[in-house]
Amino acid sequence: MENLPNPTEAELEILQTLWQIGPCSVKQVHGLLQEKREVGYTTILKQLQIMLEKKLVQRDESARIHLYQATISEQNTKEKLVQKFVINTFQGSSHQLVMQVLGNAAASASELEEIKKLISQLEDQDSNNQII
Amino acid sequence: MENLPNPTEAELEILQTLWQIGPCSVKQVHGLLQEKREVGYTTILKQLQIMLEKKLVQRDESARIHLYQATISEQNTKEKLVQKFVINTFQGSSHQLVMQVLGNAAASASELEEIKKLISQLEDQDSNNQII
DNA sequence: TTTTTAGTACGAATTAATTCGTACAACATT
DNA sequence: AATGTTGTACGAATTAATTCGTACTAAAAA
Repeated sequence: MENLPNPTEAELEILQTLWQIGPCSVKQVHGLLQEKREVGYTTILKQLQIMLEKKLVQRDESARIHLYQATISEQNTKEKLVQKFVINTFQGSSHQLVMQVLGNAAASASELEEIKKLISQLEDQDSNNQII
Repeated sequence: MENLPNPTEAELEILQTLWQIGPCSVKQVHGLLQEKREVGYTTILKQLQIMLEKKLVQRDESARIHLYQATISEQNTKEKLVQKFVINTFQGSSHQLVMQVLGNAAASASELEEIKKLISQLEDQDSNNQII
């Protein structure tokens, strides 16, 4: 079904805003990104046009002001990006990545709780699998 | 002390072999990478020369066959790469990254154990910090 | 209807990453 | 000494990402 190129860094930045606020105009995207860094209007426009060619976004041209929206899901995209990153940086060991991040990134107590909860769930699944 | 550019993808691939086997010749690096993918000898040579300019590696020129070694540590480099990745992809939330990876990457029971152990340690540290 | 405004289209410059061919140098072999 | 072998140096092509200026178009305002 889906086999599109991974978004580049600048493309991802744009996708994040599309995911966040849904279909929107160039002006809206530009407005939001402008808050974070200096960037020209036509830069964003051009990026969206390129992303359209790559089918990373689709657009509604029915009105004069085109509305763009992501064609790829946030979840799926990030999964692929993580996968690639893990291969490049940790030679495929996602476990190593997790250890790195946890050891490094002073997680709050509540975040640690959440992670523990997830691990418990995973372990339950595992034991189920083993029984079956 | 250290303020070097992050390694690119191809550079990281080379660094991984330098970290793994220590100081070595172009021929050695090329030999190992060649096992994974087709790549020319002078490509690796040139990369190492570029990396030398960037000070990502240093070399011993005392012999005719130059020996290269990484100037940046594996740990520190990966920390920076992870940090950048988390910012780009998860808007700085490393917690989100961990949840992603764990939810996704069918970790083995022993790996989950290891992660739990680390979390316990972190929690102990946290409570200490609170007491102090 | 003329003019201004607000949008899209498109070409092109810039920069960085990656790759490899060719030239040159030093050492080893005959 | 002549020749071959094995290394380094360096220029340059290619490709992709990023950026933005200029031209054009349609709608709105005067």
